[in-house]
Amino acid sequence: MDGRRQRGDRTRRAVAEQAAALASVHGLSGLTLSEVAGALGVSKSSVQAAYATKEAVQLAAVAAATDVFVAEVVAPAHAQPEGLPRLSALIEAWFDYVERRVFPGGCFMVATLADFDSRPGPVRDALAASRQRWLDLLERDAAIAQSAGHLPSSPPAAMLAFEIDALLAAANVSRNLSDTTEPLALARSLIALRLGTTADTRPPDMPPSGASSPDTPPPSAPSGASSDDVGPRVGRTA
Amino acid sequence: MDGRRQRGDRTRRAVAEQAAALASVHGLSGLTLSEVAGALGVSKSSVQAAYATKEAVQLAAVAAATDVFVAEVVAPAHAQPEGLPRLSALIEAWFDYVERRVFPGGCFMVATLADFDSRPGPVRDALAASRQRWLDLLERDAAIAQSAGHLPSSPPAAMLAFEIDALLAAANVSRNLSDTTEPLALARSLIALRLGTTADTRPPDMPPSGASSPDTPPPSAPSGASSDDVGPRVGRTA
DNA sequence: ATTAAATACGTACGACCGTACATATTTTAG
DNA sequence: CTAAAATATGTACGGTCGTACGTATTTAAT
Repeated sequence: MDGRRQRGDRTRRAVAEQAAALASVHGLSGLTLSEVAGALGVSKSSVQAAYATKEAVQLAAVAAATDVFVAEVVAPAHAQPEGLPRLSALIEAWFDYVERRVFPGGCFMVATLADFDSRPGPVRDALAASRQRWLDLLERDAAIAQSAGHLPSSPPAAMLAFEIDALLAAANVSRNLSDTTEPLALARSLIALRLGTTADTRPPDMPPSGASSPDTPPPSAPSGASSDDVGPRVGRTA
Repeated sequence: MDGRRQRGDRTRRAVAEQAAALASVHGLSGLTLSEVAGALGVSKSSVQAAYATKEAVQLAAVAAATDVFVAEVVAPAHAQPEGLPRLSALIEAWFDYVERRVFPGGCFMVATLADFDSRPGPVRDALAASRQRWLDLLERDAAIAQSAGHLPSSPPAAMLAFEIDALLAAANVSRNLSDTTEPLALARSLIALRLGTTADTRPPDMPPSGASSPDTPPPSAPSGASSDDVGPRVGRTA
């Protein structure tokens, strides 16, 4: 019962992963069957042979991206014990996953959620479910860390998870806009501040005053406002 | 020297505002000239008579959305004195602007940035510039508040601005996903916590309870100015 | 008044989209 | 071995996209 089905499954997986990679750049609705086929070096008909409709490809992309995310972020962090260590590991793994450009467009969820959040349907539901699982993951370890006394209980775990996710998403967007890893370092600092992982609250472009925080690599340049010559002057006030 | 040019400008403005409204839902790249024309009740050719190319429409939409944002969020907050009062007013005006659905898809920037952040070109540059102006605005008042002693200097103003913007953006996405205003209240609480505007960290089902904070008056000033015809009725699911 | 310019619309064209269908080729099932 | 099923590709079709062009009609300038 293998051989043919196995080959088919391999093709389907390749299609889904390629679709996820492309969607991280252009969004899930900007996805194109020809694009996926071209990137894989196969014909458009082959993609349609694997998945009947475009929506099926989108759903498969969401599933594949979730798998990648679990493998690259969630699983590594599970080497750490529950609570604050695992929470910190999750966050660090996320930064690593974005910095390594596991998806060419950065974080798959960030790129696709804003695209589909106002478009009802199965794809949005799948995205929302995947995002919720991620938030639950953060919240769980935050709650454990709180009841272990490793984190102040002042912002409830759910709020903490929301905030961490917000900072990660914003860092992803800023990084894509500026093509610099500086926003990632900025978000890292803010999260560390929130978690009390570091005592130092200086901006990431200044050398740490004391002898603390060994894990903040120098982020090259101090963001000299690279965007001062905006070509087409749509000029408006302020 | 008016009459014809005036009529043309009115048409162009209408096209740009409608395009901005639609883009807040489907994104700027998902925009369609036929869609804009249909929503305005004119022919597709009329839209092209107003703007030569689609990219011009996108740029006009960014400019129009920026104008709306300035009128609905920035201008009202300027009734408050610089520093913490104005910063709080900016944030409150933003929540109000999203809650009132000035744009049918919520915040225009959030919907369009994730869509275009990996797509080089004039549109991305315009979006990035507009976003940077917003961040600068937040940072400026945060810095003033800090040097006035109204805010702790612990996270530098730039980081504070980044965090506030991140929470707002995440709130917008969550709101669109869940179609509930609860995420907005959540982000409100987190920001209030960060700013020290409130002393309690309870879940956000209540507005600031007591009479303890006298410096956050409702910034929903009329702002007079022009039309609010920016975008009722967008209907239509693709 | 005549000429020039801009608006508003219709029509048309090429390109690409998603999908349906026909078809070899291979693999499983009976 | 034969029949059924699935993969991989080619081809074709309707639809929509962005754009180009033609053309009345209105306004501005001479």
